[in-house]
Amino acid sequence: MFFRSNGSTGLCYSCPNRYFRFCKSLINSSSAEFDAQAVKNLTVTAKQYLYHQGDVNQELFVLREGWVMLTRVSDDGKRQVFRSLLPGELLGFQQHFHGPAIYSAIALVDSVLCKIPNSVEHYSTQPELALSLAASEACDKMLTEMYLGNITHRNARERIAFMVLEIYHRLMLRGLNNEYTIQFPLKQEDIADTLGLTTIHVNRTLHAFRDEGVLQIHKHQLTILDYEILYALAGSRFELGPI
Amino acid sequence: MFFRSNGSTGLCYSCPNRYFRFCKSLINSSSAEFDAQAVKNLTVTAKQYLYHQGDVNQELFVLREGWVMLTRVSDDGKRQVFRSLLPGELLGFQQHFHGPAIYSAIALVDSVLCKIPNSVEHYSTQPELALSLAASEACDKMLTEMYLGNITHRNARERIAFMVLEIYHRLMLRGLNNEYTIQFPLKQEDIADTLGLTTIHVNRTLHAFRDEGVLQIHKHQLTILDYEILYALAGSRFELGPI
DNA sequence: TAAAAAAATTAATCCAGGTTAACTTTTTAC
DNA sequence: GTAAAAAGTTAACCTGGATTAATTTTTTTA
Repeated sequence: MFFRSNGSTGLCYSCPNRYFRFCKSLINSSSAEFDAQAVKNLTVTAKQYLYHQGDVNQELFVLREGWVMLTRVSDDGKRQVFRSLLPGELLGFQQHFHGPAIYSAIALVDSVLCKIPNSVEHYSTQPELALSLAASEACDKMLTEMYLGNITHRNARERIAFMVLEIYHRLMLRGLNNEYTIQFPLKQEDIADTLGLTTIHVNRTLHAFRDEGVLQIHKHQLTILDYEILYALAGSRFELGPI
Repeated sequence: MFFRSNGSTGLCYSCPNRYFRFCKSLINSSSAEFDAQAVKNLTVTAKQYLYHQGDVNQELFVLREGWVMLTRVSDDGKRQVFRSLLPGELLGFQQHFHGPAIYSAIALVDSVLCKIPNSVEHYSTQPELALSLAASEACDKMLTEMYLGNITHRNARERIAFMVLEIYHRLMLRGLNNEYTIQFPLKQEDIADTLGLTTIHVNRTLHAFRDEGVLQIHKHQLTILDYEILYALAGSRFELGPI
């Protein structure tokens, strides 16, 4: 019996993400209760917020297609970008179900999400799904730790090289690259707020990379011109392994 | 039926951590299989490594008592300290069971750990435990995100204030403070490697804090002299909520 | 209890990246 | 198609924290 969603685009069995960890578990767990609820699609347009920091009861989603960014504005008005979510990744799980969100989620391009049932009761009958959730959280944690390691003690060129390769690699795992080119909706300000740099210094560094034939960003397209140099700058710490 | 460990010190029902998330789930999940294996205690002395980065098949533990630090030495020889583990916290879970560890775990003081059965098969029959694992990972992720937010865009005084209050708060939740004093086994170099500062600058800043009557570290004891000032520097982002 | 090693401290100098202030190009909205 | 807003670019100057280099204190080990 197939686990299927409501909308025609929402059919899990034809979804490009169906072999990714969480989706696979979701499809495998075919309880009558879960099946009855079904996965519902949610379409959002670019610049639309999915939820804001402080919101309670936000739902659990898998990003089906698009690009979602997690950001938080701190008390002193500075903005932190935590990470980008790419297709197949989970969004909205928290330690305490229905506790306030610590960051906002904004779609950077038109995106489609799949709403996932999210309750203690539900997971209690779905051990495989709960374990999948744990793996997903461990994966997010590892990515965050890698960014922490990248930002701590490393200079601007190294940080940017790391970030670009990490995102490139994550898109490549999903087949979302075109040779050395990827769609790249992040603004220079987003890069700055991710890496703890100023927009001006990100601009200076990207400009230098372009002059040196290392890297080019133009019209939301990023092209890696010299992978070796980027790799040497980034270190090898951007490979997270299978999804 | 009680879930009990082998050693006399390992009896879960008298353990100070028994009401913390993961331990509580562990005690509640009383499958015959799990009970037969039982929780085994492991005692380590200060400066002893539990495992090294790159090790495979490291086991899953809960820290019963003591202080464990997670560190990684990168290719260029710099050391990153990821975080400190305090009693009741989980150690060793990874996205891929038995994959290589990305960091080393070292005990900073004499510590006792409880070894937890760790296999896909085990969790498959224990949905509550698997969900507890997910919550534990989400909690670690949140802590790492808070450190990321703290280090990115904030200066040395603010970073140190945040770190001190975060650890103080986490110890307080466990009743391991004595008024405004806590045991603090971290060296200045550990603080530096956590926050992306140099040992020299950490020393300068701690010295200034002491002169200003804000904070004092002496013989592995840390005393908060002016909570308000530290709080104002740190922002309110160090409170993680219940364990 | 002394020697050795580790950790903490202090001072002088330097520079990567921040700050401030325009200006230009691209995108969005009407 | 045009005005307004957003994003990107450039330059001059400045500072927080890095670097280098000792010295002192504490802890560990023999």
